[in-house]
Amino acid sequence: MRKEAAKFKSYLKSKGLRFTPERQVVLEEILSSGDHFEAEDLLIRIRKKGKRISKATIYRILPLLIQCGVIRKAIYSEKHMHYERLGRKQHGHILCKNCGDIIEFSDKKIQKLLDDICRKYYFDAEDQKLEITGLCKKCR
Amino acid sequence: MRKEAAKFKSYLKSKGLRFTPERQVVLEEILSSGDHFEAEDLLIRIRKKGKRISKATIYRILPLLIQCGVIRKAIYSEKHMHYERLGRKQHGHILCKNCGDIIEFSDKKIQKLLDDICRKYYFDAEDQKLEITGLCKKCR
DNA sequence: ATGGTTGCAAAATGTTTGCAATGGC
DNA sequence: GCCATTGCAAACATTTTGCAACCAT
Repeated sequence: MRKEAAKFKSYLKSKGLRFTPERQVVLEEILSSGDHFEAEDLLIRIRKKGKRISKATIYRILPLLIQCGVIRKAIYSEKHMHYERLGRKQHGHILCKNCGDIIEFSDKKIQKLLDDICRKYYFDAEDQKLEITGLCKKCR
Repeated sequence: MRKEAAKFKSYLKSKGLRFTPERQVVLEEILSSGDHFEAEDLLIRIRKKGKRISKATIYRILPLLIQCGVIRKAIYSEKHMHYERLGRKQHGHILCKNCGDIIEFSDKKIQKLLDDICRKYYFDAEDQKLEITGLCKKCR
Protein backbone atom coordinates (compact mmCIF):
# COMPACT_ATOMS: atom_id res chain seq x y z
CA MET A 1 0.00 0.00 0.00
CA ARG A 2 1.23 3.47 -0.77
CA LYS A 3 2.27 5.44 2.23
CA GLU A 4 -0.39 8.05 1.47
CA ALA A 5 -3.11 5.43 1.72
CA ALA A 6 -1.73 4.24 5.03
CA LYS A 7 -1.62 7.80 6.28
CA PHE A 8 -5.19 8.47 5.21
CA LYS A 9 -6.51 5.24 6.69
CA SER A 10 -4.83 5.72 10.01
CA TYR A 11 -6.09 9.29 10.17
CA LEU A 12 -9.64 8.17 9.45
CA LYS A 13 -9.41 5.42 12.01
CA SER A 14 -8.12 7.81 14.64
CA LYS A 15 -11.17 10.01 14.07
CA GLY A 16 -13.68 7.19 13.94
CA LEU A 17 -14.25 7.78 10.23
CA ARG A 18 -14.41 5.22 7.44
CA PHE A 19 -12.27 4.37 4.49
CA THR A 20 -15.10 4.16 1.95
CA PRO A 21 -14.88 3.23 -1.73
CA GLU A 22 -15.41 6.89 -2.64
CA ARG A 23 -12.51 7.95 -0.45
CA GLN A 24 -10.37 5.29 -1.98
CA VAL A 25 -11.25 6.36 -5.51
CA VAL A 26 -10.54 10.01 -4.78
CA LEU A 27 -7.21 9.22 -3.16
CA GLU A 28 -6.20 6.89 -6.00
CA GLU A 29 -7.09 9.47 -8.58
CA ILE A 30 -5.04 12.11 -6.82
CA LEU A 31 -2.05 9.81 -6.56
CA SER A 32 -2.35 8.46 -10.09
CA SER A 33 -1.48 11.64 -11.91
CA GLY A 34 0.50 14.85 -11.75
CA ASP A 35 1.01 16.73 -8.56
CA HIS A 36 -1.58 19.42 -9.07
CA PHE A 37 -5.30 19.06 -9.38
CA GLU A 38 -8.59 20.85 -8.93
CA ALA A 39 -11.90 19.66 -7.55
CA GLU A 40 -13.70 19.90 -10.86
CA ASP A 41 -10.96 18.24 -12.84
CA LEU A 42 -10.77 15.41 -10.31
CA LEU A 43 -14.49 14.81 -10.77
CA ILE A 44 -14.15 14.67 -14.54
CA ARG A 45 -11.24 12.27 -14.40
CA ILE A 46 -13.13 9.99 -12.05
CA ARG A 47 -16.22 10.06 -14.25
CA LYS A 48 -14.12 9.23 -17.28
CA LYS A 49 -13.10 6.03 -15.58
CA GLY A 50 -16.75 5.16 -15.29
CA LYS A 51 -16.97 5.84 -11.59
CA ARG A 52 -19.71 8.03 -10.28
CA ILE A 53 -18.93 10.23 -7.32
CA SER A 54 -20.83 13.40 -6.58
CA LYS A 55 -19.16 16.73 -6.46
CA ALA A 56 -20.32 17.21 -2.88
CA THR A 57 -18.52 14.08 -1.85
CA ILE A 58 -15.29 15.28 -3.39
CA TYR A 59 -15.61 18.57 -1.57
CA ARG A 60 -16.11 16.63 1.63
CA ILE A 61 -13.13 14.37 1.10
CA LEU A 62 -10.56 17.04 0.23
CA PRO A 63 -10.49 18.59 3.72
CA LEU A 64 -9.84 15.14 5.17
CA LEU A 65 -6.86 14.69 2.90
CA ILE A 66 -5.59 18.10 3.90
CA GLN A 67 -6.01 17.32 7.57
CA CYS A 68 -3.93 14.19 7.34
CA GLY A 69 -1.22 15.85 5.30
CA VAL A 70 -1.64 14.02 2.00
CA ILE A 71 -2.49 17.16 0.04
CA ARG A 72 -2.55 20.90 0.60
CA LYS A 73 -4.06 23.96 -0.95
CA ALA A 74 -1.53 25.18 -3.48
CA ILE A 75 -2.78 28.32 -5.21
CA TYR A 76 -6.04 30.13 -5.59
CA SER A 77 -6.25 31.26 -9.19
CA GLU A 78 -8.69 31.39 -12.07
CA LYS A 79 -11.46 31.65 -9.50
CA HIS A 80 -10.94 28.37 -7.81
CA MET A 81 -8.61 26.52 -5.52
CA HIS A 82 -5.79 24.40 -6.83
CA TYR A 83 -4.50 21.58 -4.68
CA GLU A 84 -1.30 19.59 -4.70
CA ARG A 85 0.13 16.43 -3.25
CA LEU A 86 2.42 16.74 -0.33
CA GLY A 87 5.44 14.80 0.77
CA ARG A 88 7.53 15.83 -2.17
CA LYS A 89 10.50 18.07 -2.35
CA GLN A 90 9.65 21.63 -1.34
CA HIS A 91 9.08 23.72 -4.42
CA GLY A 92 7.74 27.05 -5.51
CA HIS A 93 5.38 27.99 -8.30
CA ILE A 94 5.84 30.42 -11.13
CA LEU A 95 2.43 31.43 -12.40
CA CYS A 96 1.77 33.19 -15.71
CA LYS A 97 -0.98 35.78 -15.37
CA ASN A 98 -1.75 35.56 -19.04
CA CYS A 99 -1.89 31.90 -20.00
CA GLY A 100 -2.25 30.38 -16.54
CA ASP A 101 0.75 28.10 -16.96
CA ILE A 102 2.40 26.94 -13.77
CA ILE A 103 6.11 26.19 -13.67
CA GLU A 104 7.54 24.46 -10.63
CA PHE A 105 10.96 25.19 -9.34
CA SER A 106 13.00 24.28 -6.33
CA ASP A 107 16.23 25.63 -5.03
CA LYS A 108 18.31 24.23 -2.23
CA LYS A 109 19.90 27.55 -1.41
CA ILE A 110 16.54 29.20 -0.93
CA GLN A 111 15.44 26.33 1.30
CA LYS A 112 18.53 26.81 3.40
CA LEU A 113 17.95 30.54 3.75
CA LEU A 114 14.35 29.91 4.75
CA ASP A 115 15.49 27.43 7.36
CA ASP A 116 17.86 30.07 8.69
CA ILE A 117 15.05 32.57 8.94
CA CYS A 118 12.87 30.13 10.86
CA ARG A 119 15.70 29.41 13.23
CA LYS A 120 16.21 33.11 13.77
CA TYR A 121 12.58 33.51 14.89
CA TYR A 122 12.46 30.19 16.74
CA PHE A 123 9.65 29.30 14.37
CA ASP A 124 8.59 25.70 13.82
CA ALA A 125 7.78 25.62 10.10
CA GLU A 126 5.29 23.07 8.82
CA ASP A 127 4.61 24.35 5.36
CA GLN A 128 5.73 27.03 2.98
CA LYS A 129 4.60 28.62 -0.21
CA LEU A 130 6.67 30.47 -2.71
CA GLU A 131 4.89 31.96 -5.64
CA ILE A 132 6.08 34.22 -8.41
CA THR A 133 3.56 35.77 -10.77
CA GLY A 134 4.14 37.62 -14.00
CA LEU A 135 4.45 36.76 -17.67
CA CYS A 136 6.04 33.63 -19.04
CA LYS A 137 8.47 33.37 -21.92
CA LYS A 138 5.65 32.96 -24.47
CA CYS A 139 3.45 35.76 -23.12
CA ARG A 140 5.88 38.50 -22.17
CA MET B 1 -0.35 64.31 -3.07
CA ARG B 2 0.75 60.85 -2.08
CA LYS B 3 2.76 59.04 -4.65
CA GLU B 4 0.10 56.32 -4.88
CA ALA B 5 -2.48 58.90 -5.92
CA ALA B 6 -0.15 60.23 -8.57
CA LYS B 7 0.50 56.74 -9.82
CA PHE B 8 -3.20 55.95 -10.00
CA LYS B 9 -4.10 59.19 -11.72
CA SER B 10 -1.42 58.89 -14.32
CA TYR B 11 -2.42 55.30 -14.99
CA LEU B 12 -6.05 56.30 -15.45
CA LYS B 13 -5.11 59.15 -17.71
CA SER B 14 -2.94 56.89 -19.85
CA LYS B 15 -5.92 54.60 -20.39
CA GLY B 16 -8.44 57.37 -21.01
CA LEU B 17 -10.16 56.60 -17.70
CA ARG B 18 -11.32 59.05 -15.05
CA PHE B 19 -10.31 59.84 -11.52
CA THR B 20 -13.81 59.85 -10.06
CA PRO B 21 -14.83 60.63 -6.47
CA GLU B 22 -15.49 56.93 -5.90
CA ARG B 23 -11.99 56.04 -7.05
CA GLN B 24 -10.56 58.70 -4.80
CA VAL B 25 -12.50 57.46 -1.80
CA VAL B 26 -11.44 53.86 -2.36
CA LEU B 27 -7.80 54.80 -2.77
CA GLU B 28 -7.83 57.03 0.32
CA GLU B 29 -9.42 54.34 2.38
CA ILE B 30 -6.82 51.81 1.31
CA LEU B 31 -3.99 54.18 2.09
CA SER B 32 -5.45 55.34 5.39
CA SER B 33 -5.02 52.11 7.26
CA GLY B 34 -2.85 49.03 7.68
CA ASP B 35 -1.30 47.22 4.76
CA HIS B 36 -3.84 44.46 4.38
CA PHE B 37 -7.51 44.72 3.49
CA GLU B 38 -10.45 42.93 1.92
CA ALA B 39 -13.19 44.09 -0.44
CA GLU B 40 -15.97 43.65 2.08
CA ASP B 41 -14.10 45.33 4.87
CA LEU B 42 -13.23 48.25 2.62
CA LEU B 43 -16.90 48.72 1.87
CA ILE B 44 -17.82 48.73 5.54
CA ARG B 45 -15.12 51.21 6.43
CA ILE B 46 -16.23 53.54 3.65
CA ARG B 47 -19.86 53.28 4.73
CA LYS B 48 -18.89 54.04 8.32
CA LYS B 49 -17.53 57.33 7.14
CA GLY B 50 -20.92 58.14 5.68
CA LYS B 51 -19.90 57.57 2.09
CA ARG B 52 -21.99 55.36 -0.11
CA ILE B 53 -20.21 53.30 -2.72
CA SER B 54 -21.64 50.11 -4.15
CA LYS B 55 -19.89 46.81 -3.83
CA ALA B 56 -19.81 46.47 -7.61
CA THR B 57 -17.87 49.69 -7.87
CA ILE B 58 -15.28 48.51 -5.41
CA TYR B 59 -14.87 45.29 -7.32
CA ARG B 60 -14.39 47.36 -10.43
CA ILE B 61 -11.81 49.66 -8.88
CA LEU B 62 -9.59 47.03 -7.29
CA PRO B 63 -8.32 45.63 -10.61
CA LEU B 64 -7.38 49.14 -11.67
CA LEU B 65 -5.32 49.58 -8.52
CA ILE B 66 -3.68 46.23 -9.13
CA GLN B 67 -2.93 47.16 -12.73
CA CYS B 68 -1.15 50.32 -11.75
CA GLY B 69 0.81 48.64 -8.98
CA VAL B 70 -0.70 50.33 -5.95
CA ILE B 71 -2.03 47.09 -4.46
CA ARG B 72 -1.81 43.38 -5.12
CA LYS B 73 -3.62 40.22 -4.22
CA ALA B 74 -1.98 38.96 -1.05
CA ILE B 75 -3.57 35.72 0.11
CA TYR B 76 -6.75 33.84 -0.61
CA SER B 77 -8.08 32.60 2.69
CA GLU B 78 -11.29 32.38 4.66
CA LYS B 79 -13.11 32.08 1.34
CA HIS B 80 -12.18 35.42 -0.08
CA MET B 81 -9.29 37.39 -1.46
CA HIS B 82 -7.07 39.50 0.75
CA TYR B 83 -5.24 42.42 -0.78
CA GLU B 84 -2.27 44.42 0.34
CA ARG B 85 -0.62 47.71 -0.48
CA LEU B 86 2.47 47.65 -2.58
CA GLY B 87 5.48 49.86 -2.80
CA ARG B 88 7.03 48.52 0.31
CA LYS B 89 10.11 46.40 0.48
CA GLN B 90 9.48 42.87 -0.79
CA HIS B 91 8.80 40.70 2.21
CA GLY B 92 7.52 37.31 3.15
CA HIS B 93 5.11 36.32 5.85
CA ILE B 94 5.58 33.85 8.64
CA LEU B 95 2.16 32.84 9.84
CA CYS B 96 1.47 31.03 13.10
CA LYS B 97 -1.34 28.49 12.70
CA ASN B 98 -2.09 28.62 16.37
CA CYS B 99 -2.17 32.26 17.43
CA GLY B 100 -2.50 33.84 13.98
CA ASP B 101 0.51 36.09 14.47
CA ILE B 102 2.19 37.30 11.32
CA ILE B 103 5.90 38.02 11.28
CA GLU B 104 7.26 39.83 8.25
CA PHE B 105 10.74 39.15 7.02
CA SER B 106 12.86 40.03 4.05
CA ASP B 107 16.13 38.68 2.81
CA LYS B 108 18.27 40.08 0.05
CA LYS B 109 19.89 36.76 -0.74
CA ILE B 110 16.53 35.12 -1.31
CA GLN B 111 15.50 37.97 -3.57
CA LYS B 112 18.62 37.49 -5.60
CA LEU B 113 18.06 33.76 -5.95
CA LEU B 114 14.49 34.37 -7.06
CA ASP B 115 15.70 36.81 -9.68
CA ASP B 116 18.08 34.15 -10.93
CA ILE B 117 15.28 31.65 -11.21
CA CYS B 118 13.16 34.05 -13.24
CA ARG B 119 16.04 34.68 -15.56
CA LYS B 120 16.51 30.98 -16.03
CA TYR B 121 12.91 30.58 -17.22
CA TYR B 122 12.83 33.86 -19.17
CA PHE B 123 9.99 34.80 -16.88
CA ASP B 124 8.98 38.42 -16.42
CA ALA B 125 8.16 38.56 -12.71
CA GLU B 126 5.73 41.18 -11.52
CA ASP B 127 5.00 39.95 -8.06
CA GLN B 128 6.01 37.32 -5.58
CA LYS B 129 4.74 35.78 -2.42
CA LEU B 130 6.60 33.91 0.23
CA GLU B 131 4.68 32.39 3.08
CA ILE B 132 5.80 30.09 5.85
CA THR B 133 3.24 28.51 8.15
CA GLY B 134 3.79 26.61 11.35
CA LEU B 135 4.09 27.38 15.05
CA CYS B 136 5.73 30.45 16.49
CA LYS B 137 8.14 30.63 19.40
CA LYS B 138 5.32 31.01 21.94
CA CYS B 139 3.09 28.28 20.51
CA ARG B 140 5.49 25.54 19.53
C1' DA C 1 -29.44 -0.13 15.71
C1' DT C 2 -26.08 3.37 15.48
C1' DG C 3 -23.94 6.72 13.33
C1' DG C 4 -20.90 7.87 9.53
C1' DT C 5 -21.52 8.57 4.27
C1' DT C 6 -23.59 9.42 0.00
C1' DG C 7 -26.19 11.90 -3.89
C1' DC C 8 -29.18 15.31 -4.96
C1' DA C 9 -30.80 19.71 -5.02
C1' DA C 10 -30.92 23.92 -2.76
C1' DA C 11 -28.32 27.43 -0.48
C1' DA C 12 -24.53 30.24 0.43
C1' DT C 13 -20.52 32.85 -0.77
C1' DG C 14 -17.68 36.05 -3.12
C1' DT C 15 -17.39 38.14 -7.44
C1' DT C 16 -18.96 39.72 -12.12
C1' DT C 17 -22.12 41.58 -15.42
C1' DG C 18 -26.18 43.92 -17.96
C1' DC C 19 -28.47 47.95 -18.15
C1' DA C 20 -30.42 52.36 -17.53
C1' DA C 21 -29.22 56.57 -15.30
C1' DT C 22 -25.50 59.77 -14.12
C1' DG C 23 -21.88 62.85 -14.59
C1' DG C 24 -16.81 64.27 -15.98
C1' DC C 25 -14.30 66.25 -19.54
C1' DG D 1 -22.49 65.47 -26.30
C1' DC D 2 -19.67 61.64 -25.75
C1' DC D 3 -18.59 57.90 -23.39
C1' DA D 4 -16.74 56.30 -19.00
C1' DT D 5 -18.85 55.28 -14.59
C1' DT D 6 -22.15 54.23 -11.24
C1' DG D 7 -25.83 51.56 -8.52
C1' DC D 8 -28.88 48.04 -8.60
C1' DA D 9 -30.23 43.59 -9.20
C1' DA D 10 -29.57 39.55 -11.55
C1' DA D 11 -26.20 36.31 -12.95
C1' DC D 12 -22.18 33.43 -12.05
C1' DA D 13 -19.05 29.87 -10.33
C1' DT D 14 -17.34 27.55 -6.75
C1' DT D 15 -18.08 25.52 -2.58
C1' DT D 16 -21.19 24.18 1.32
C1' DT D 17 -25.25 22.32 3.45
C1' DG D 18 -29.86 19.86 4.57
C1' DC D 19 -31.95 15.79 4.11
C1' DA D 20 -33.49 11.26 3.14
C1' DA D 21 -31.60 6.98 1.81
C1' DC D 22 -27.81 3.91 2.50
C1' DC D 23 -24.39 0.95 4.45
C1' DA D 24 -20.66 -0.87 7.50
C1' DT D 25 -19.82 -2.43 11.95
